[in-house]
Amino acid sequence: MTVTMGSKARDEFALRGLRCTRQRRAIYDALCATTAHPTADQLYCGVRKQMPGISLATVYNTLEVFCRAGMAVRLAGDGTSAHYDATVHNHLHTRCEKSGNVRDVPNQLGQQVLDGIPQPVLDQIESNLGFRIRQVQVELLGEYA
Amino acid sequence: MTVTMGSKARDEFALRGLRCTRQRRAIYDALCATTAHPTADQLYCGVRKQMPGISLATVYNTLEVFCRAGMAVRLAGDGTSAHYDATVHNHLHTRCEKSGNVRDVPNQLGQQVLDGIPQPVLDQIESNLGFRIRQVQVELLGEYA
DNA sequence: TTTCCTGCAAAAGCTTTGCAAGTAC
DNA sequence: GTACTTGCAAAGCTTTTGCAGGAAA
Repeated sequence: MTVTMGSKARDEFALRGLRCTRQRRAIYDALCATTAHPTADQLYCGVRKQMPGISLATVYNTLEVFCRAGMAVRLAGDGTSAHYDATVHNHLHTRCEKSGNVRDVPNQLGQQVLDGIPQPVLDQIESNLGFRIRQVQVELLGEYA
Repeated sequence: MTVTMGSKARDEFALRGLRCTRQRRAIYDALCATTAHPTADQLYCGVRKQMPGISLATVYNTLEVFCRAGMAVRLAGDGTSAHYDATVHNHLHTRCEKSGNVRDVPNQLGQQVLDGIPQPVLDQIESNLGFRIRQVQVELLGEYA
C-alpha cells in the first residue's frame, strides 16, 4: 500500500495554484494550529522562532494572498490590528471590548444563531436595497467574565 | 406663547454634560444629517467648508467623545478608516466589498433579522463561554448591483 | 476665573510598496 | 530559465498625543 503523505499546507497551495514556499507553509501552519485569531504581528512573532529571518512584510503579504485565495479571512473590527482566521466557513466570533481578543463561538451554537435569521427577510433586503449579500457576519461584542 | 428653540445638538450636549462648542455642533450636525456613515476624514472635508480652520485631530477627538457619551457609534470593519454613525440603537448595516461604503438596512427589515436570533442560544453562549454579550452586531457583506 | 477644548505639529501604529536578491517550478 | 517571492527599508495612512492659546460655563 502506497501512501502519499502531503502536508495540509502543501495540498491547499497546490489546489489553488499558489507556490509553496517555506514562509507560506510556516505561516499557514501557524494559522491553522491556533483558534486564537492572531494578528499579523502575533503570527510573525510565533513564526520567527522557527524561521528567524522572516520579515513582517512577508507575513502581511502572505496573509493577503491567503485571503484572496479563500484560505483565510481577515477580521478587522476594532480599529487596531486585523485578526486572521484559517476557518473560512461562516461562523460567529466573540470580541472582548477590553482586550480586543477574538474567539470562536462553538459551531453548534453559532449555527443556531445563523439558522435563526429568516431567509425571506434577507431576500427582501437584497431586492429592496439592490444589494447582493455574500456573507452575513455576526459578531458578539462584550467581555469575558 | 413662548417657544424655547434648542438645536438637537445643543440639547444632546446639555443632556450629557458636554460643552457645546462650534466645532462639536458642526460635527454632530453633519453626522446626523447623513445616512452615509462617513469616515472622520469625510466629515472633516464636509465641515471644513463652513469652518475652514477646523483640524482633523479635533474631528477625531470629538468623534471619540461622542462615542464615549453614547451619541454615536464607531464602525470599524474593513481595516481602513472607521465609519461613524449617529444612530445609536442596534441596527444592521450593509458594507460594500468594492467601495467600502456602509449603509443602513431599514429598521423594519433589520429588526426582523435581529428578532430571529433566539435568545436562549445567546444565553447558552454566555454561560458556556463565560462571555457577557453586550451587543449583537450583524453586518451584511456583499456589493451593490 | 476655572476648566475644558482646539489647532498645530509631531509621533505612533498598522500596513503596503519598490527593488534587488533568492527560490519554486 | 522564467516568473514569482522574499527581505529590507522606506513610505503611506489612519489615529493619537503634547502643548500653548482660546473659548465655554
